Amino acid sequence: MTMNSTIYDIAKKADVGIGTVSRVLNKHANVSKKTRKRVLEVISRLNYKPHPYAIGLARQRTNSILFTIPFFATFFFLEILRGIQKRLSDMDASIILLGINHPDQIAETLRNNINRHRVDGIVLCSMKIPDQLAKNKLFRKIPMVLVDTYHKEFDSIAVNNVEGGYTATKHLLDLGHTRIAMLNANLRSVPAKERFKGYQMAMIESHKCLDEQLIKKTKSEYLDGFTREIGYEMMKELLNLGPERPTAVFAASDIQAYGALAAIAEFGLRCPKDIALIGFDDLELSGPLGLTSMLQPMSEMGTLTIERLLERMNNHDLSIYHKTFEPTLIVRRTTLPSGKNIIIS
Amino acid sequence: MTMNSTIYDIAKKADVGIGTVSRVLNKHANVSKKTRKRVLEVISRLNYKPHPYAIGLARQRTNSILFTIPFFATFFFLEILRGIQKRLSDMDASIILLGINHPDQIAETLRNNINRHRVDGIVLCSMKIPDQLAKNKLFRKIPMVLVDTYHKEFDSIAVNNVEGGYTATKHLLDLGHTRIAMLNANLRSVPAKERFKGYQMAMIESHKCLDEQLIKKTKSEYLDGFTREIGYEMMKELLNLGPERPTAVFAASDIQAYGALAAIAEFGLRCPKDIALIGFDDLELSGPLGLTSMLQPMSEMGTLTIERLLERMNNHDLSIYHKTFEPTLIVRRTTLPSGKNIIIS
DNA sequence: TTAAATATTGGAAGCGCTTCCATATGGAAA
DNA sequence: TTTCCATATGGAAGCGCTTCCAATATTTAA
Repeated sequence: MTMNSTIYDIAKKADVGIGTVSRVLNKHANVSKKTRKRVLEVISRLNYKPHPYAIGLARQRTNSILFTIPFFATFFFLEILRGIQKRLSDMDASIILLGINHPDQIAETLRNNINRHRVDGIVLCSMKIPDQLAKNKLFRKIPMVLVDTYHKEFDSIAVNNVEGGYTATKHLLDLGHTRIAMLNANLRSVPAKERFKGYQMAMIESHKCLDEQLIKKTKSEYLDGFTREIGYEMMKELLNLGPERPTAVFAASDIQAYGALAAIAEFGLRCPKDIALIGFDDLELSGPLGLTSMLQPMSEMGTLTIERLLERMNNHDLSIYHKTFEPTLIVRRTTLPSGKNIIIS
Repeated sequence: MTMNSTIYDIAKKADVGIGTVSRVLNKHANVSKKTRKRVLEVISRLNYKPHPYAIGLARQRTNSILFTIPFFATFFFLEILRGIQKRLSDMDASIILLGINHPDQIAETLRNNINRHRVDGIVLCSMKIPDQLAKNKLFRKIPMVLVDTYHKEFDSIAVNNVEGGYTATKHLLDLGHTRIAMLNANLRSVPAKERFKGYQMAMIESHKCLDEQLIKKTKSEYLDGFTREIGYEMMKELLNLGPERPTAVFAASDIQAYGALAAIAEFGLRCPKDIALIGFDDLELSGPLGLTSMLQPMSEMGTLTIERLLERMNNHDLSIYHKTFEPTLIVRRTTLPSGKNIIIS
């Protein structure tokens, strides 16, 4: 068997027409038991598999989805991806991965990939959709689910970042802190902005003043500032405030909190005795590091994402769907004096 | 513009034949300047993009590669992936991601994806190729590069795990340790086996006995045992040996070393005073954690992988290529009493 | 000016499928 | 036996491209 066989080969060997073979392949009714059996046998003998591109051309759909992530890939995307892959593997569909290196490329890259029906659906992670693109007719026609980002005209699945920011800050307030800093990322990032909003809400609600000195943000474009280095630098600045320094810090992400931990250690300080710290994401290493954090149910989000995308692929006219998950506060050593770890709703 | 335009639309509007349009698209010679200009203008006006599946069918190639990873995805794969994506984005090729959840699925999954020319090439990460599959004619015909694994009949790119294991163990020996444990993963994993071999070599070379008590391995299938939990459990067992316990431990991966660190802390011991620890991989958090480790040049490996794959796609008859990178010892707190971090080649 | 050589161009065939229409086949009913 | 349906089947057309051959236009040489 050197050359791959086609539907014609199968038809010939099974002594039927190509239409019949196609019907067998697609499990259509109206094929007699006897014929079906004969055809299936030939198919299996020749180890025949239909050519996906030919199917795609003929049927005008591709059976693959585009998974779009910013290319500073993190565990977060992998979790989402895992949920998608699990579901898709049942149906012989494939995932085309598209990494975007710079926000400015979003529009062009998406447009190139969509314009010609290379994919049936799109999952777009953590990136803001350019307004101009959102208005594009072709673009709006293709089923899409946004993850970890929001646009009112597209399905979206995200964590309630405002609530998460609020809960995190409230946790620190409840512990009696008043000088609470926010160590944020680049505010052009949606999650960064929202988490900040939650911080503000909690502070204002408790009649604490918002001290500009204690509100750190970055202009960094790389990863939108969600990096350990940025966390490290910002924390150093906070600690250098001397007597004015915060007694507690809410970091917009665990990865930044890791950097902050390094800075704290460098200043010879301890958590939570000298300074309390809470992160956001609950990455795998936050447990072993004892970092208090806000947990996002990533796996569930991944599953829901693909379910929703499949639904929309089946029915273009569904009304727009927005789902928000509530993050969970996981209390660990960096805010809990006792040293015990407790999960609080 | 509601419907997507085809090459026929372009031909009609530009008042030329479809052949000419195709020639313009593919930058063939023999199209007059004037015609080319006219066609290009129409193409740009209609925002026309050719249909990749039609091209695939007609040309008998797909312009996409399959990137296959075990689905306990780690930073390692992301780095490799990044290298590949960077290079591929220049050429409008796409990456189809295939996650494999269980070793037994490798053969079937690959076969399904290859059998019909859905992809032009394959990158296969960290998984052993089943012998039976390796003999498959169709399979052998498709360009493939193995990463972090080896098979003599296919191109491969990996780190010298034996050397790495040797260097790591030697480092501990040089520090004066004699009771050195190896905290390994599942030995069916190639890297695990090789790193163990390096350990043995170093120990034997130094005339140290290989104490079975100090050689830990797992039967765990999940991630082949490369998990924090496994590291934690094994380290506890080692520490429970009491006076017989090792004074130094070489963990087969950083992730296991993280678990080991937790166990060490739980026993109230300190690194490197009470016990020295070295990992393998040099994950992002090993720096902040102060874990001594063996660095793999992942980014470089990713770049080389795709370069090699492209070469092979252009020329099927290249002789088989195996490239081995040497891991670099990064000394940090867990083995260095002074607390300073030094990079030793 | 004309013939020969070269540069352009058009479009049929074919890639491997699905779909649909026309045709065939086999009973059941009359 | 003949008539009618429901069921089964074959295969042409078409999906959007590339490729190749034949046909035409343009140059160049004579």
